[in-house]
Amino acid sequence: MATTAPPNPAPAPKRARRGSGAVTLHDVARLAAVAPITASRALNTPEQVSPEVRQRVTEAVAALGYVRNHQAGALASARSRLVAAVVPTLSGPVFGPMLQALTEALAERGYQLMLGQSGYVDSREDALLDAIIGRRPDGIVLTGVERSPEARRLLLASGIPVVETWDLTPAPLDLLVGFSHADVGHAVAQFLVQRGRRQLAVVAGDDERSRRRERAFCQAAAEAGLPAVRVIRVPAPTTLKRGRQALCQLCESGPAVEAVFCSSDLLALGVLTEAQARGLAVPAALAVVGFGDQDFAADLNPALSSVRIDGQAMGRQAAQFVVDRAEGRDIPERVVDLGFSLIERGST
Amino acid sequence: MATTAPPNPAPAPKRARRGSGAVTLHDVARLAAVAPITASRALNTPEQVSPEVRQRVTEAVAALGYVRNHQAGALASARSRLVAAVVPTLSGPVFGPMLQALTEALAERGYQLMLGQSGYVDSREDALLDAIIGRRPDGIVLTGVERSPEARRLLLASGIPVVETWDLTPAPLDLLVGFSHADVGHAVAQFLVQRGRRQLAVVAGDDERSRRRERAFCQAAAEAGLPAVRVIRVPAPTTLKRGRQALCQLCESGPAVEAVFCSSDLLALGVLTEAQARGLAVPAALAVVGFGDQDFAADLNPALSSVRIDGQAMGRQAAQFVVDRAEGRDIPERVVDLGFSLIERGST
DNA sequence: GTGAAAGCGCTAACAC
DNA sequence: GTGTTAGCGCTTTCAC
Repeated sequence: MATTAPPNPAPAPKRARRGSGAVTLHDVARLAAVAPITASRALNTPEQVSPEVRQRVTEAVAALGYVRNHQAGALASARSRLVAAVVPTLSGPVFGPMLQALTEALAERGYQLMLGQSGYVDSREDALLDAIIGRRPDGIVLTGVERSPEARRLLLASGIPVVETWDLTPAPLDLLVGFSHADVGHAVAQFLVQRGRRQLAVVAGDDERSRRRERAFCQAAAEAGLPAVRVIRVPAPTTLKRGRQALCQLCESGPAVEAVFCSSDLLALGVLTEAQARGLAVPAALAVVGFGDQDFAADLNPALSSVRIDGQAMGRQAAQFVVDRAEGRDIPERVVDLGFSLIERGST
Repeated sequence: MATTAPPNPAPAPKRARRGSGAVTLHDVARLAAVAPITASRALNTPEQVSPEVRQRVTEAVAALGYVRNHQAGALASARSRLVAAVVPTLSGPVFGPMLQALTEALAERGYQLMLGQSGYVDSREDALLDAIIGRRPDGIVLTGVERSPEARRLLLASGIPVVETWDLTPAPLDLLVGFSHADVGHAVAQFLVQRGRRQLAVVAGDDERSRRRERAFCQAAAEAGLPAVRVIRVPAPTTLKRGRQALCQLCESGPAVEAVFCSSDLLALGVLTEAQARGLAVPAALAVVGFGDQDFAADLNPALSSVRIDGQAMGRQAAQFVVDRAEGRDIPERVVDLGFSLIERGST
């Protein structure tokens, strides 16, 4: 067979092959002796395929060690089964529970999370959104409701379902799950007033949502006829140290402060720590309320009163929204107010 | 020209179109009056294209509001610019700083993070890995070095660069950045011995890495001729409450404990809190050492001694590894030991 | 520096 | 239930 040049050589490929050399669905189909599309159906919609074929395909997959290529599937079907989430930051405890629940709820339904961090700067969010939309996720989960005009334009033009979280607004981009920060501020102020505290203070992060809680808190205090609330703004991230420093500042000026509302439990722990270091009795002389109800709040000594936000429920609801949209289900209620609860403990 | 039926009508499409209707690179190319491949080059490798063409393409992109489709690009080029990371859990403070730095370092280089949570169960990791590999990321960042045989097989067969983190091993799958948990346990024990403590205890999470620190700690204590270390294992996640409970248990049995090494700062804060509640003087009667050096450790009262791990450096190094591999650069050192530092503060 | 052709690996649409 | 065909939107290869 090697004496002369073969008369009909296999036509030489005109160009080099490109493939990664990996096992493809075509290989599986060939081994199972079916058409590629049938192999595809056997994997994606097994009920559309006869049991024998299903079996043969399953065996071929195992024999070849085939792992599906979702990228190719996504391109062909225009469904990536990827969902993007954007949070300000991952260091810090705030968004962990939401992301955890979101990731899990998505994974259960066959979706994967893509994560981005916007920092607390608009321009970063815009660039990130561009990178994200370029990947054609089936949904985008965003933190907060404040967007640059450019971001709104990009999101709307993309046609991708968007879920805003951690806040409420009368004009959501699309879907929304959150709670009212103004109501939180109001509720905490009223609570402290009812407990007879008059010299109130706020230690707040400098992000928009903290400021909304702070403003509502001050307003409610004013409506109750209290002296002006003293406000200390601390830069992100809010830490124990900033809490200690804030209480120092409060102690050095004006009449003795009787209650502090902190925009995170870590800040509150700082206030508690500094109070202890100064021999200031909590709650007798000073009441402290945190925000977030981190798992450590309940077991501090004294236990910390805090505003509980159900981050996990927020994550699950966001996942539900996105998946419902991606799978074409009707969504009657596009806004979910998760509310909050003020948990009273030893620190008040 | 419009008097009769055109002799050569555009051939009617034989089937319905599928496209999403979105603007594609072809549209951009047409508007810029160049071939699609030229438009592609103008966006990806602008230096390969004349300034005029670059300009026309840029204008066309802006005019049409074009957003590139990375999925299609990934399929054609076999480079997704997606990197997967798998952590046990997102709730809890441990992996935040690493993920934050990883995400940022990747974003700077044009890569996007895909996130998965394995829980602390092997089978979940296997399923997750399958979902991840199906998305063809350019790299996979994993937590720890213990994998099921199935996971190893999948990863190796995929040919995707893998970075293991948060640990060391003589037999990494591929790339590795971490530190020695045994060395940590050893160092903390020695430190306490030198401070004259003899009745030692460990409060450890029940994950593999905590147990390795614990074992080395016990061994070092034994070598120093100390009485047996009392060990309390707590289930994940490690919380303040578990720390309080652990100290209660320790106080109820045996001789008075003189030093506790906790496998997280939150556990240590629990021990500190319970000690305070019981009137146990820290550090006079009881020394406490944490792990992780969360940002609150330094500002507690007393300040908490802890083992500092540079999670951000770990994230940056992992990003560097993955990107170097994805871009075909040579990697001379495939293992990076980041070490740790034992930070002495008021609690010891 | 620019372009034509040929896929990447998969699935929607339409037949049978 | 199964197969044929024709792409999804991009980039590789090769040619000028």
